[in-house]
Amino acid sequence: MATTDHKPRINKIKAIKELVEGQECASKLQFLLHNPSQQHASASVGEDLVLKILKSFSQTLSVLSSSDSESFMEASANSPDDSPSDESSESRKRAPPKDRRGCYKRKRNAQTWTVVSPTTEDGHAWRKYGQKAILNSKHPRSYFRCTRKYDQGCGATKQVQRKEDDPQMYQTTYIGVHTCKETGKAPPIVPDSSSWDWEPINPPKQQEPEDPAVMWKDLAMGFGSSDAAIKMGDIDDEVSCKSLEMDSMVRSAGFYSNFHFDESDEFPQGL
DNA sequence: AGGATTTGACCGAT
DNA sequence: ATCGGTCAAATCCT
Repeated sequence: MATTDHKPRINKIKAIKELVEGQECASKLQFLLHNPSQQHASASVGEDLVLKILKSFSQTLSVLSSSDSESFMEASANSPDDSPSDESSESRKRAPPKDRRGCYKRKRNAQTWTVVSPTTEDGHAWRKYGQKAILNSKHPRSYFRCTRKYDQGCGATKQVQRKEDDPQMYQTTYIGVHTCKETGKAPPIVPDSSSWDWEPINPPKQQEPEDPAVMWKDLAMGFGSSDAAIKMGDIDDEVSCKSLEMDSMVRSAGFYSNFHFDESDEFPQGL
């Protein structure tokens, strides 16, 4: 279980690399937006940049949290997989319950971080597996897992809920890191420019999205600005994270993030 | 037909 | 007992 000493350093380098890439993409995007004449010709380029930026966030978070996530990955790798008593149901009523005691575990110590954004899109492929009404919340919470959970044992999940005070915004809590590889099938769910939309889980049909250019610009500026802020801790307890509180917000057109990690991993202070 | 979503039940934590 | 997270059958969608 002991992790090597140099691993945090390697992760730090990787994280910085990811952030630099994201920053470069943001700069390109900004340039694109400052040159409207090129903008129409390169709409897909802009989308691509946005995707890259989002992925940069995701990858960075994965890298930063990977060094103390082995146990989590192991836990998620051996899925419950109860033996399927495959009987075609004879009625619409729920079949007699199987004994599901101990059939799943909660990821109490998984890394979590929260992102608030007008879109739930993040470049990963997710599969919805549940929705719950939450006490004192007007909006239900939706539960997603990585589509490669069984494919590659990826244990990443996320929870999406509309913001109470701003229903246009979605608060997405990511739990666990992606251990899957994105290569090959099931590409990210970002559509081409003709069908780009910023819509949520249950999108109202044909709602006109905001001008993507404005949002890209905001995103680019938010990413590029040095006061981008990340807050880390653990969602499960009130233990404030000892490692780091980069308590600035990526605040641009409502984009901001609130990242939660637990204190078990050393976080580079110099980022 | 096969994959994705919906939704009520089950289960662990508090 | 209650709440929130997950499971899995039923249903929907492509």
